Amino acid sequence: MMAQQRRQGRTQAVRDLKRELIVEAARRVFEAEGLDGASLRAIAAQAGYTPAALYFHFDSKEAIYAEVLRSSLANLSKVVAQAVARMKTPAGRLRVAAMAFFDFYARNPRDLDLGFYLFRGGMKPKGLGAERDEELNTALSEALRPIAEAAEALGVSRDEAEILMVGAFAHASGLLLLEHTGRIRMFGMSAPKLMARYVDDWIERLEQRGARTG
Amino acid sequence: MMAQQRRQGRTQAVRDLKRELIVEAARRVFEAEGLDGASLRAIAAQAGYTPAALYFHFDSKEAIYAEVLRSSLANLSKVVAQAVARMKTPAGRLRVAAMAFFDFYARNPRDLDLGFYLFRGGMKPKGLGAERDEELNTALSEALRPIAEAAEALGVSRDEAEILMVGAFAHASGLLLLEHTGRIRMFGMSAPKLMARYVDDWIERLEQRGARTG
Amino acid sequence: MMAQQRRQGRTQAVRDLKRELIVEAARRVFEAEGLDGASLRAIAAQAGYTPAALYFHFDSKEAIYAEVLRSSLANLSKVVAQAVARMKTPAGRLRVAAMAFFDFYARNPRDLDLGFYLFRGGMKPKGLGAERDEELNTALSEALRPIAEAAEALGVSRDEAEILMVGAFAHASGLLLLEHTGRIRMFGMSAPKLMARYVDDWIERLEQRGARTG
Amino acid sequence: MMAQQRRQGRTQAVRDLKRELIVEAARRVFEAEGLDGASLRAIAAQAGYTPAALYFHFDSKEAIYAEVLRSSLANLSKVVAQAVARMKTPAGRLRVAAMAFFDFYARNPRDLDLGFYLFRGGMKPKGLGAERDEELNTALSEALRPIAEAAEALGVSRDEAEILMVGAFAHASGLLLLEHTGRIRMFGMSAPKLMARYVDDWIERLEQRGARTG
DNA sequence: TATGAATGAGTATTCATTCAT
DNA sequence: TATGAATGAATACTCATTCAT
Repeated sequence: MMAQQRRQGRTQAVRDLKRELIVEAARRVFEAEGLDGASLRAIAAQAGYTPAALYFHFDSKEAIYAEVLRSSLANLSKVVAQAVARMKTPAGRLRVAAMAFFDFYARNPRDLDLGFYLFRGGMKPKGLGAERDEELNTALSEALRPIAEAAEALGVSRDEAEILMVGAFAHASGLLLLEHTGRIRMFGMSAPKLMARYVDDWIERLEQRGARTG
Repeated sequence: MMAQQRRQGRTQAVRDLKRELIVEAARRVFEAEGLDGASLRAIAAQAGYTPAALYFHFDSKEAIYAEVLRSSLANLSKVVAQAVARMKTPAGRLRVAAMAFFDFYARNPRDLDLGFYLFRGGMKPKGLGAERDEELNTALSEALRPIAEAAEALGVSRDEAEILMVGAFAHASGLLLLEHTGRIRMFGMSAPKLMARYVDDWIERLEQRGARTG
Repeated sequence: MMAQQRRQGRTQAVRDLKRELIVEAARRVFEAEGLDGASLRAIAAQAGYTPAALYFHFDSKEAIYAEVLRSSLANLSKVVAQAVARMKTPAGRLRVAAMAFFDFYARNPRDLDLGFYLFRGGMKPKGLGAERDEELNTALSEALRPIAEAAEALGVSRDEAEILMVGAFAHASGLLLLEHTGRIRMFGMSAPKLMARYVDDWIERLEQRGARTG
Repeated sequence: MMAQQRRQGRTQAVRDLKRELIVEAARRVFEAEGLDGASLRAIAAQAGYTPAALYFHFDSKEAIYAEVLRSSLANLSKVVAQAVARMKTPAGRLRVAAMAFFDFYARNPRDLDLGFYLFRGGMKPKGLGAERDEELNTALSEALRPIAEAAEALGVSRDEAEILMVGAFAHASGLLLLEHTGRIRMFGMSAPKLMARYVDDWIERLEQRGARTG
């Protein structure tokens, strides 16, 4: 009985490993070719499989995409959390959380594409399905959460902290989008610097307000 | 000789008119079907042409896209300029310029898609080409210019005004992107309100600084 | 030795039971999805098996089809026999036998599809094989037999009775085919009524002849 | 102007010729491989085209099928009409009309398959479309019409003549189906003879009735 | 300037079957 | 006996582009 359990466990582990290899292959294709080039054939070839074989492991192409995105978001969460853990002051945590978020996507621009591609849920017939959308949403929220928490620790209300968080998310996304399309360079600026400036302005204001009200 | 010139002029005018009709058709297709649905066939059909015929007027599908984007940017410039012209105070001009920019794309989300699709130039073999990129850049800059000018009128340096302008551009883009993909709604927020808040925060800070230094 | 036999017997019984369950599942799939939808995967899923598992019980997809057809024909035989048993006069038996045949397929049109699909044997490399074809033929003959027997009882020769039987078979098949493809409706007619008329015409003629010769 | 008309006429003729060549190729594929083997690729290959090229001439695979069927039905009509024209008496016309119908499909069994495949209209999403279905229906009706006309000439009511016509259609279809699937041979019979017998029985009855009532 | 015709590469997905475990 | 995994061939159809006319 225990032997069977052990075998089942190992079988499951092999299964998961193969899935992971496929997801890894998909990630490599994304990185090299972008979303447009990430056809099922290309992913299968990169993974050393026949296209049909992938359907044993995933229900559809979009399901593979979703898995890539999920692991990307998990990575992002981890990176942000680690950065925050190193800081003692709320202001420091706010700064590094936002910058870690930004830097992650600055380093992995395709991951941002992927997220935005998949998050167009609802319009597409095969758009993830509600449960997977929910799951990915949660993962994204978790990655951003430290920003709101740090803001609260700096003394703003929960609502305002959320607004700040979403604002940072939007600003980072916008800057990365502009960077990605060469618009930032064209204005002779630097996206990371602009992001840092955005965050610092916020912190400055929060500290001023703290000084006034404290 | 003059007769020939006249004929050439008229020929050229007819040519331009036909181009314009095609671009108009393409715009309609974009609006109705989005980027994915805007195949050359669809555009040709909408314009009342055969696909092959479009190649007499444009070098490629992307060239048509570029023309649509150009006219979109021209429209944007006009809208922003008109909004600014109605305001007397620098603060008012800053506010309406940024909001006009945002509102334009909030109302025409396909135009934003198009811009970002085309501005991925450089990596793609058929990505606009340098001279067309330059031209579109200029159009975009002009649309944003009023924001910087208003900021300067509020007393900040030219460099800082430019930074503010690019920041507003990025923030608007990010918010629209998030809105477009349903992320804003998911956080229970409103993109226009967040944009207004972003602009108002800036203006408040600039006026405070003005009060201090003035 | 006897214990071994008993075990073999039970093993065989279990085997047959499992086969029967698969055939039942296949029948359900046929009924719900028709021939096109009756893929091996679908049948396996309906039976609670993996596709590969079915190959331990049947040589091929067609072999499963054949088994479904065999049980369908057995059913048909039973239905016809029961109908005939209730009638006392030869004319009555002729009528109900033919109509029972017709009604069976009118109620189970998929079974007719299946029969015609499988009976295209000979050209296809995997077409049943001769022995299975023979077996199904016999089952079909048995189902039709009561028609010929009733005709003979009405006084016609054995040869003519056979001809009448095959004619009724053909007429029923043709009507059902036309019904199935909407041609009967298109001519504003009713397949069951046409079948009844066909049978009644025969009986009338047989009785006239009987009166003359008797 | 006339030259242009002439050119247009020729262009149209070339166009029709090419369509006809494709239809011919499709017919050959049908004959050799049956419905299942008549994939778009196969038809294209047989016609000496790329699959994509066929889409310039036809909207879909089913549209090609429909064209093959249409020409088949036109042929059928012609064959039946010619046979009828040669006969002077109503009885002769009835006999040859029914037998010509039967013989046509006995010689071209794939054409029957095709008809029944396409006439499943309504259930399929791409099932011909109502107007094409209508057109094919009319062609079929026309082919059968001489049977009803001859029956009327033999003195039966229009309604009964229609019933006879549909009955002959059904009987022929059924016999051909059984022949096609080897069931006739299995009973040691001959489909043409059975068909002839069916028709002759009818004629005999009609003439008897005529004698009585006349 | 415009068309009809054609291409070749591409798309995701389904299928029956096989095989090592 | 049963499974998970994999294959190779097949499916209809779409795309941007080219070219002779």
